[in-house]
Amino acid sequence: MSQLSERRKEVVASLVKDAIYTAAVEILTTHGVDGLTMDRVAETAGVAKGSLYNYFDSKQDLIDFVYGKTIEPAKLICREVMAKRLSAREKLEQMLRMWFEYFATNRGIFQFLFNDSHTSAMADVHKRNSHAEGIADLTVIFEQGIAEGTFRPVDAARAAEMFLGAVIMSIEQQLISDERRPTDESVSTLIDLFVKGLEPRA
Amino acid sequence: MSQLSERRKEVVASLVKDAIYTAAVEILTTHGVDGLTMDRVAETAGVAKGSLYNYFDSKQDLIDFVYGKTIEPAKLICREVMAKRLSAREKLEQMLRMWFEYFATNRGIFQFLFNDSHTSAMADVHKRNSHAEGIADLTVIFEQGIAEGTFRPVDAARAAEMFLGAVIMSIEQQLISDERRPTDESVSTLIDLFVKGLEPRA
Amino acid sequence: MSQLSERRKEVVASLVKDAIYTAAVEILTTHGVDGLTMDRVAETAGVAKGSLYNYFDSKQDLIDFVYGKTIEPAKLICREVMAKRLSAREKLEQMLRMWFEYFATNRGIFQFLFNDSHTSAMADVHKRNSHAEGIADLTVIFEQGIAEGTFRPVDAARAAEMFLGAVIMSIEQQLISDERRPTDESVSTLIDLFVKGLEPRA
Amino acid sequence: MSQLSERRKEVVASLVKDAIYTAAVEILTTHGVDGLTMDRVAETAGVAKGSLYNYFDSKQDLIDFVYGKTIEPAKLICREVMAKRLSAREKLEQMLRMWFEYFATNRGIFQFLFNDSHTSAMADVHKRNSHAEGIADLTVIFEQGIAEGTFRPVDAARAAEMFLGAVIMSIEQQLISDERRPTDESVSTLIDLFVKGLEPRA
DNA sequence: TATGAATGAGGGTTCATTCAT
DNA sequence: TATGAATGAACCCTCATTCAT
Repeated sequence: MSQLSERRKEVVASLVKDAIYTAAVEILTTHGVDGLTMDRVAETAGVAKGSLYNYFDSKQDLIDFVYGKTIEPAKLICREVMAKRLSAREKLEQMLRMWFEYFATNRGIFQFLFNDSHTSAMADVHKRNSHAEGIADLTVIFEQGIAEGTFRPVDAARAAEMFLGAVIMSIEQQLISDERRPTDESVSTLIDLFVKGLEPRA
Repeated sequence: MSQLSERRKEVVASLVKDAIYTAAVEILTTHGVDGLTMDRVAETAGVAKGSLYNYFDSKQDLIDFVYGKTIEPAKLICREVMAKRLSAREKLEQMLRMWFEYFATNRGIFQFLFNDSHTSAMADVHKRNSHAEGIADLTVIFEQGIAEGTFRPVDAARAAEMFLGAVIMSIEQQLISDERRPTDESVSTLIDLFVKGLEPRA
Repeated sequence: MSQLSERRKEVVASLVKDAIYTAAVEILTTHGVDGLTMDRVAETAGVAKGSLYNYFDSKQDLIDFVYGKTIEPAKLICREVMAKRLSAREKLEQMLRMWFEYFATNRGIFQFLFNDSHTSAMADVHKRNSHAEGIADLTVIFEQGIAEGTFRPVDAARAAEMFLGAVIMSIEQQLISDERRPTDESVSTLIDLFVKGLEPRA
Repeated sequence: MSQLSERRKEVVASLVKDAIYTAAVEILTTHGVDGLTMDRVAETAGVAKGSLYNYFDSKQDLIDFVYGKTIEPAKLICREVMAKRLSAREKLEQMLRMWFEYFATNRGIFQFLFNDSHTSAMADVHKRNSHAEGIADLTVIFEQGIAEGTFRPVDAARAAEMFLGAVIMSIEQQLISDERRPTDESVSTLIDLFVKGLEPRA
């Protein structure tokens, strides 16, 4: 019984946390970050306000959870792609594709996630990680590309910065304009520009 | 008398608004967005809290004013650069230089300004304009470049998006890391990457 | 105008603080310390809850104020008595009389004031002072008495402790039993016991 | 079976209550009265929060239990001393010795016990009893002394009050100052003062 | 117009108590 | 009986806005 009910409890707790997560995301999407009050989360999740504190130590803790849970799958895929035996160019493409797809499905919460001011208000664990990790990964990819001879010997870190900035802005603009560009197009446009540059080739 | 005192009033009002602006910027820099309370603005500006409402309809209105006033000079320069008779490449360079320099001197308030969550909390007048205008200007430049034959016939709007994203991320990373890269370097690195691309030329 | 309205404001503020004080005392009397909520204070004082914070930084600050304001007159009289050119015996009598009279008129709030657990929750300024100061004063009086030869050479500090304890318990018992003994009787009984002792004289 | 399991139940219940008591005392000692939450009691006692309500009707009930159980042994000794065939003087001495020793070993919880504001928050059963009973016992002793001719014919009840007040204050001051005076000294000082009085004998 | 005290809705958090399991 | 998650009222405090002076 002990073991079974133990497991059971975990599942229930997980379900509640999921409900809270869903509620938080919905609120974030509809009311923005400032609209995310514990009252509203509780109401939306269909639990009492006090119950939130059975699952999270504080509002910050809840936010961290939401942040983590949202970004977790993306991180996972990132790590997978990075681990694959692929050319720099291919990795770049896969990363890009993953990002565009991932955030296409998380439109509502994206702004919250990639917004540094809130990220920076988060627990140190997550702080600034979304950008920093992306840059780090891209830097590695660019370095690989340079080593392979596929890329020019540019400053990989700077290039990574810029690349990520380009990606994020591209996503943001889609969100703002309520456009929905095909992933393939977004990816190929970006890669094309960064790889070939603006200047016409001889 | 009427006319004179009218003029006089305007000047006084303008002075007060300036003081409020300065106060707001100081608070934004030192206390962050969440520290920007009307109380603090009033105290820092040396006016009574109630007086703020003689100059602004609401806190939002005040924020809009601060936003506008901060970004105004940048916009002006933008327009000047755009109006000049220069090659696309030169315009790109000048815009870039201007941005880097401008935001280097406004480090403190930058996060506030370019942070979408706050931007989106702003009145519709300014909402999304900072990015949109930048993209619009860059699009024009890129179109010019394409027309001139300096640039490949890429999708100018997309390229503009990406370029701006790269710029902003570059600036953000400097802010986050408390680095202070020379403007020249930032500009040339960016231009080099975008113009030449990653791929080695034959 | 400035000076006048300045003065005026102070008066008004003082009046409000008085009203808050009165409200707090009433609540302390009727609901006890745990019943002293900011909500109740505001309601009882006839002001908005938020207004309390225009006069006090925190609940603790308010409590300190109430404490100080209540005990202030007693302290004053204490200091006066101590400064007088009187015999130890006379000082003892006057102090005692003052205490009994003073606390007879502050029945409701007395428990709150002389209750160490709340005193100890107070700002350091007041912490433990009610007892400590009483003991200190009595110690001086006893020392004076010993020097004068009126009192035996007992340990003045211990005697002071015990004397104050006797006084407080005497007052407490009156409060608890809702009795109202004549001050004169209380004073003379106490003095008689402490001065003559229990043992019959030869 | 019925009778046996009945007995068994009682024993178990008693053990649990003991654990709860121990937990409460520990919390009172380490976290103070305000730190005594049902959560903490449950955790410290190693039972579920809900289980507390199988043994106590309410938090107040639990507090009453703790209060009673703590003071019980002292009461017992009191009754024993009172029942002995001793002179008033000897009884006084033994009572005093007992008190000082008893509370020396219960330093941590003493403040809670003898603090009227909490005492007054307790159920009527115990309310005011700690002082009242002490006074009652002392009154009897003093009356005995007066009857024996050892003591002057003072108002026994008032003298008892004062005596107890002196004792309690003496203990309190030791607690506050973290001093640890020898019991013998405390006892003899107190008795000496009360018996002989302040006035020098001829 | 300038002032700043008054306002009160709303914020995050705690905790004694209940109740389904 | 034992459990501990659920509850929700109550707590202290903040702050944009109003309004009498």
